Amino acid sequence: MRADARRNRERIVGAALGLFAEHGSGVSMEEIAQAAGLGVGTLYRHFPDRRALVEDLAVSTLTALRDRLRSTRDRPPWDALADLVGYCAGQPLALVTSLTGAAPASESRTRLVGEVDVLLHDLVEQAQKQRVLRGDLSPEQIAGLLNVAICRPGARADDPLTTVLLDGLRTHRPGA
Amino acid sequence: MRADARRNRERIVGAALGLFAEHGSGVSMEEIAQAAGLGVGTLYRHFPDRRALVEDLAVSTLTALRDRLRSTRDRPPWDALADLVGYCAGQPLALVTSLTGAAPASESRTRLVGEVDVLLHDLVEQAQKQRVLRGDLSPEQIAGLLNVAICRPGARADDPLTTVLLDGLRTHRPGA
Amino acid sequence: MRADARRNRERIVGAALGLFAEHGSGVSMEEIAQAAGLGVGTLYRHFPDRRALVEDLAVSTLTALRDRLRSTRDRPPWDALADLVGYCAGQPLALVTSLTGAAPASESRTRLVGEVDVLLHDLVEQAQKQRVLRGDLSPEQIAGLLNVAICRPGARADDPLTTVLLDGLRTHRPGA
Amino acid sequence: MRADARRNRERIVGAALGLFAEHGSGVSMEEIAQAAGLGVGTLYRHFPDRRALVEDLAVSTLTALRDRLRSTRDRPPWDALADLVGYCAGQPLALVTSLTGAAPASESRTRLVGEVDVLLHDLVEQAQKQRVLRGDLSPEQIAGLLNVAICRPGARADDPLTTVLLDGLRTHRPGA
DNA sequence: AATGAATGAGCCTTCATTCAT
DNA sequence: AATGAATGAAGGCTCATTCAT
Repeated sequence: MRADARRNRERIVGAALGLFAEHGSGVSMEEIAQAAGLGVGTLYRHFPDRRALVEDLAVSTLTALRDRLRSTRDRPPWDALADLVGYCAGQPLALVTSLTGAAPASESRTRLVGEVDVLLHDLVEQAQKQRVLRGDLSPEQIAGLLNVAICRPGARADDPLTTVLLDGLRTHRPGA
Repeated sequence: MRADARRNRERIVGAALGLFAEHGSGVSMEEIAQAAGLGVGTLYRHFPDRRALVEDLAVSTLTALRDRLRSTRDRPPWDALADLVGYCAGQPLALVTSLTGAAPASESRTRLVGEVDVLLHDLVEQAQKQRVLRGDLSPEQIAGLLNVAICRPGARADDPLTTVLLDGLRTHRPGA
Repeated sequence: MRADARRNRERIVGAALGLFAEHGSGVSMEEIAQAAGLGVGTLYRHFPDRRALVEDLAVSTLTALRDRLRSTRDRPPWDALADLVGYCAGQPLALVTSLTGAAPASESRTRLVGEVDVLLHDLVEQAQKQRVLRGDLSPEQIAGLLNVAICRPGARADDPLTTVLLDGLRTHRPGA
Repeated sequence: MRADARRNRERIVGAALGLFAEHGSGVSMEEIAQAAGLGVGTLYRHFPDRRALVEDLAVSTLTALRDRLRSTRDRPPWDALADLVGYCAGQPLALVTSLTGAAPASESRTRLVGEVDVLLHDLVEQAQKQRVLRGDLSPEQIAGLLNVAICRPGARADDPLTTVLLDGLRTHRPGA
């Protein structure tokens, strides 16, 4: 039954992602369980409380983001940046931040946020050194800006914001 | 007594704006009333229910936005666009959209949204005709994009997103 | 409406006392509210949560007990002791201790318990000095014993335990 | 396998006794199973539901009490009474009564209660005939009183209540 | 008209019990 | 036969809304 349990856990996560993305953070535990085809009790067996579920979604999302950042570390910085922006826009769980709100982060989440910060910071620094990323914004500002893009609910990969953001971030030669 | 009533109504709206901006959409009616220095009963005398209050905030915000758009109709399109982006980023109530969510809009709101759409559409068309706004995006895409920027909670006028968005929207000459 | 609110509060306390005494500590908030002829919301307006209600019952009971002890301070110690035992057996709320269980006590409750302890201690000491109370038990033991009698649910003033307890506590002359 | 089953059953009963004594009647079936080193399923194989488990504890306790009473039937009544009081105070499961509450008793329990009642009644009658037990209380009152002492949770053999009760029950010669 | 107490539907969570493995 | 995952009824609590004063 280990296999069943794992499938159920995944169904719950999937249902939660979908419902949160579609209807916002107000979705009830009952609705999530129902969407996963399970009873509430099962949901609570997998996640001790609502916060634990949200934390789990946040941690999964941040882990995937960190891994994506790591996987492009050796590519030209602009390519890595473009990949990142596209990747984020494609995430249905851009809303993680909006879900967790001001709640205290778990240790895992805190660590992941730190790792992502470092990776982003390095990426930005390299891109600016190579003059492909505009230099009048601090790494922190750009990171925050990317974060905004990441957290925007309903973002899609083919979103015009992707293009506009990238064009806005790219170094503008004099006269352009 | 009319004056008193008006003052109370304004206090409520102000309190609601402030609390929603600071603590998100989860603020309770009781909290809003208290922040306005009134009892809940008085709040309900002015707004039949929560949706009515939120609608009112939305309508006020949209009205101000429409008026801003109207007021820059005769200026060069790029200036008008820059003004618009800056204005929206400066609005503490960018969150109106997040408050109303998927709820059906009132007649007033529907009308206002339509008016804003037309004004935006015209502005975009003019800017593209003058080649100051990139032309590979449809007016609708740009409107949506602006809407995203408009609705982002916590936006401020000095936000780097403002600059980046504007640079991203501006026409890019060949070689830039 | 202050008067109504007070009456309601009293109704709640009365209903809670009755139900706890009759059906034990498992009674639900809904049942208490219903027995008081009120909705749950009203119960929660008066007591922020279950623990607060139980604490209130405990504090009332302890206050009454302390006042009773104070009121007999100037009477002969054996009379005071007999009054105390009879009083406790007559209390429907002997169950306070069983309700509060191991939960952390409020400041008021802690203070009251301390006051009652001191009063009991003095009473016992005087009674032993006058040789009307058996001396082979420490004041603490006797206090604990009285506490047991106090906390026994369902005790009544005409309970045989009252007589037996008093006779057991009284000094036994040699040969008796 | 019969041996295994018996051991498991005993483990469950032991765990339940310990947990109920230590943490009160609120202990969950899961906790009991875990303390017994078993899964809930196994617990439910031995006891169809919670009430059955509690009933079993009650029946065991009452059986032991009845056997104790039987075993002292031929000793002097006061000795038998003293033994009884001491025995009850030493029982960690004095709480059986608090566990069963007002729930309807099983046939076994009803029968046992009857047997204990008869034994107690006889004992009291003999002791009163011999003038070692105060005669101003009916057998029923004394039985009830003992029951109170029996059912008090947390009682210990060296409890001062034991001494006081016994002294209170003993016949008081004139002048004592 | 203003107030805030009362109401109750609905959410989160627990736990006795059932059932698939 | 043992296990522990799944279930769902029930309890504590919140908050939008109504209503008596």
